[in-house]
Amino acid sequence: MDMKNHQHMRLTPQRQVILEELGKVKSHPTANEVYDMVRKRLPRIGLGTVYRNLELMAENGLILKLEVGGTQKRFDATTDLHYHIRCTTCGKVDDIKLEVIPQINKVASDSTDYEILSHHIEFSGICQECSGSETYTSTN
Amino acid sequence: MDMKNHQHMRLTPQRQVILEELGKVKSHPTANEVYDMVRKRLPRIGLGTVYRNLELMAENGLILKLEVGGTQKRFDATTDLHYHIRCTTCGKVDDIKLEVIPQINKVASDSTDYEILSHHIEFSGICQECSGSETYTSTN
DNA sequence: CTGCATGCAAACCGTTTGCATCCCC
DNA sequence: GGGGATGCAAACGGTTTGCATGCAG
Repeated sequence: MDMKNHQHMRLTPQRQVILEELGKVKSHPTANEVYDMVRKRLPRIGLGTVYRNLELMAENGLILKLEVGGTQKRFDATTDLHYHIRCTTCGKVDDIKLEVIPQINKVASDSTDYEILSHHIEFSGICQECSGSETYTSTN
Repeated sequence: MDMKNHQHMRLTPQRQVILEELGKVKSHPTANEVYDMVRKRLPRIGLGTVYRNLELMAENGLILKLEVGGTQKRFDATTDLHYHIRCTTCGKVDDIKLEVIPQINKVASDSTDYEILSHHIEFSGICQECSGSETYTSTN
């Protein structure tokens, strides 16, 4: 029985619901927002459980823990590398459909003595709701 | 020189020392680290004063508040746009000498309905100190 | 005299943790 | 029965805030 780097995770009801609810939304909810979504189906779930499991799932690559600005951590059911944009007014975070630039890591390697592991681009801007001009209906 | 969009800020001794100390270091200290530096010269300064003034100076463009990952806010006396790299082990943040890509904002504009204001690239990696020592424990 | 700035401490918010209990293997 | 998972609440770390005092204009 050889263990891999990937540890087993029992699929408890709590974990299942967290995963499902996170997968339902296109937003990038904070732990507390996930807690609220999950609590509708599991009213007795604890906040600590949500935090513990989000952390655990992120370690196991099931979800993505976003390292974006702002005070709170955010989570994403889409695990492939993509960039984000954050509204400076309401703090909302959206995906931005921009091609990932893989070679940027290599370029940056020449400019630092860090061993570069990854990169992330975060745009800042104002979302349509906050700009007040809703000329056409946003998908969010 | 008269009433601009830039509001007046009295240059109190506390503010002067905060600015000076922040300008001395090439790192990107957290508010608490600034507090420690400043306290050596102004032992009775309050943490709240440091927080209030860092925030105020950032609003006035005197310094930069870094919107990087991690839990704590960091501050930078260099206000022109540049990218950063963060050590995933010890949390340290350094500048990375990489040419800023201004046209990326324009490209991104076509992919979102946000009004894009700026962007920031944050690399993640392992700094030289940490790549040597395995069992390094961070205080950040 | 008036108002902004400060020091201090308490409040606050997001997150983590200790612990008793529960449940699956 | 044993080890992980849970609910709960207390603790924690970083940041903000209320308030009385201080000081510059």
